[in-house]
Amino acid sequence: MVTLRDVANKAGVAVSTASYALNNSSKISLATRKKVHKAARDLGYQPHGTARNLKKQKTETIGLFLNDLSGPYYSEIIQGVQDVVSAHAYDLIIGSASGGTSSTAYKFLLEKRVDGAVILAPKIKDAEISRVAKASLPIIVLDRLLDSDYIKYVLIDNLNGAYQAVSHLINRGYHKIAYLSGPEDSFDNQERFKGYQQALLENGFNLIPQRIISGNFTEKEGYQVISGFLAREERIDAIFSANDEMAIGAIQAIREVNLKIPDDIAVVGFDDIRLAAYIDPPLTTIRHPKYEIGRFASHMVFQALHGSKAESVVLPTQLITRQST
Amino acid sequence: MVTLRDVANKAGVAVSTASYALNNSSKISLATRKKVHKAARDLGYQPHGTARNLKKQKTETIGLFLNDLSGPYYSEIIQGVQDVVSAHAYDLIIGSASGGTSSTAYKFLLEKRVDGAVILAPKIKDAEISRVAKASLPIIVLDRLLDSDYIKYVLIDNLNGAYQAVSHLINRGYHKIAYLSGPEDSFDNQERFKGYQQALLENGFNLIPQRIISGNFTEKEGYQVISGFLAREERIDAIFSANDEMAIGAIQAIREVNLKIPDDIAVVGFDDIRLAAYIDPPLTTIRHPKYEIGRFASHMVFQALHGSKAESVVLPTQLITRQST
DNA sequence: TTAAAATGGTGAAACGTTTCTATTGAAAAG
DNA sequence: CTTTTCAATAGAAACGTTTCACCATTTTAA
Repeated sequence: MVTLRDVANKAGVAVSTASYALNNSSKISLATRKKVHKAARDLGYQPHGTARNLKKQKTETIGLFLNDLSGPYYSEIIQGVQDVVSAHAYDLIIGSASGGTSSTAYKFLLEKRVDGAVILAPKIKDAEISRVAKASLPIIVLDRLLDSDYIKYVLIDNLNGAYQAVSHLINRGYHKIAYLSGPEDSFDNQERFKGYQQALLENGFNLIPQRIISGNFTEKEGYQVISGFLAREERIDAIFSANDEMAIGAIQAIREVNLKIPDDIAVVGFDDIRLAAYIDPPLTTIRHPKYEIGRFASHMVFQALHGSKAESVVLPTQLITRQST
Repeated sequence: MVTLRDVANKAGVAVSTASYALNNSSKISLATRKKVHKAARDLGYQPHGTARNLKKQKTETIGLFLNDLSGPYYSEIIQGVQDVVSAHAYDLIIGSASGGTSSTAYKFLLEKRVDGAVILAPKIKDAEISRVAKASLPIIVLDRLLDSDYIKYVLIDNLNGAYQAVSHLINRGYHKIAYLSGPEDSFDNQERFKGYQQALLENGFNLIPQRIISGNFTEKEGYQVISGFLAREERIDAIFSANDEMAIGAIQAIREVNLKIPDDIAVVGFDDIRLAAYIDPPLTTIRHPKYEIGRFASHMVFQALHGSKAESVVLPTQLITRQST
């Protein structure tokens, strides 16, 4: 490996001079600067990022840590983050947060291998995030309400979105509305459930426990639990699903028992993933500004990094009406 | 920041002893090991990853560098890579390769901030990959035919897949088959075109230049160029699209002019992305083992890292017949 | 008993940079 | 002419680890 020392030797200068020269410091005369650059080029010198990071005590890298790295849902958020990070001439790395304290996410945060982070990974505990966040490592969370000096959140208005969705169903004349739930411990799910509840109560309906169907945000689970539900339970005329994935599974289950959507059962989802517009029938859902979430979050990382206080923010949602209702 | 030195002081041992102790070396007695661990815990000590990486001259991190970080296409590959990397107790980071030599991908490779890499990013030139690959940084490419000591490829049998697709159309009685092309400089596209060509010729048809429609792998472009084509050109009865995204755009264009799929025009895509099964009509396409590609590639990285010769490999494709043909 | 080996620990160098402080020689000021 | 300033370069410390080479003890073997 060719190091700065080699370059310095070849150019016949001290290693400090070589360093300044390569960084184009005005302390070094143009002549020697040229000389050093030439030596570096000739030797194929490449600075060692790790060494520089150690000395400078920063990495100029922002981490985006996600629950799992697949999932179509994330694409747009990633794009938003990437655009802002690039604009600041920083690097973005995406890492997995599955695996708890042995995850890449956790390690990179702990070992200070990023200068800031955006986290969308319910698996990482609040306490752990609080522990690692500091002035030199600000963190923006996208999946929980956590706010301190070095931690801010960017959320969407889950409650209101769900409220819109269920109100929409009620306005269309659907009165027996089931809630297809995500995991109990999901913050998003909890808020969406509150919105469901609130819309029902404000319109004079009761919350009927049998109509709360628990799922886990996956299409497969959506299909299975709705299949089971339709076979067993009293009739319903609409389903509000806590996300689109499960809604898609639900639609399959409904069609399999020859019920018509939206005539027999209406379905509304949440997220407006790409698939929602393409399935049959196209899915009514709640859209949220994923790209903007990414932009906001990463902006806030840089704000914090530059010492100005960022404020947590909640972004609005929008009802997208399609043929499933 | 609390360093190893602080821990050593608190525990009343030398910093070297503290290091050995924390790494559970048997050189250190159990008693002092406990003592050091306790001190570390009390102080909230966290090892500094960058410092360790510098000293050990490795990062235990594998990079996966993609063209753009969105795109549903990548999900499964990512999953395959992640699984293998985790199994080796390494970390995976995903970075963007857009932006050429100022991209995260390029910087991380150059600055030796990963120990190995999987690259799916046509934007990075062959020469640049060759330049950075070395024994201590083996690279697997997924988008080109590049093979040297430290560079191997994992590809799918694009040519044969395309051949299958077009043969399938011919067998079903479609004889006027257009090719909806990707970018000219895409390796995948070139191979797929060869397969199209070969299938036509072997079945006694000519290659008709007017039927080669150039696109850029995006849905939007697929829609636009096929709309234009249908308005202008002689009739065709089938389209073989170089990927599913464009096929989906094409389907929209076809339906807009009230042609029936597959009766008037059949469509077959390539990739078998998730959407392919859900659109109307479901898309006949060529499936390739995306998860396996990821697994193979990352396995090969570790093989190389452990000093054994990995062999480049080409994985087979499979025709998935749906209602669009 | 004494030499050899094992045990537990320490000091210092090293990884490849950046950057603070010194040193030199020459130009500017008195 | 001196003295002061300045420009250009060099030296050395530092970032936080790991690990080599070494030094005491103590244990084991002869």
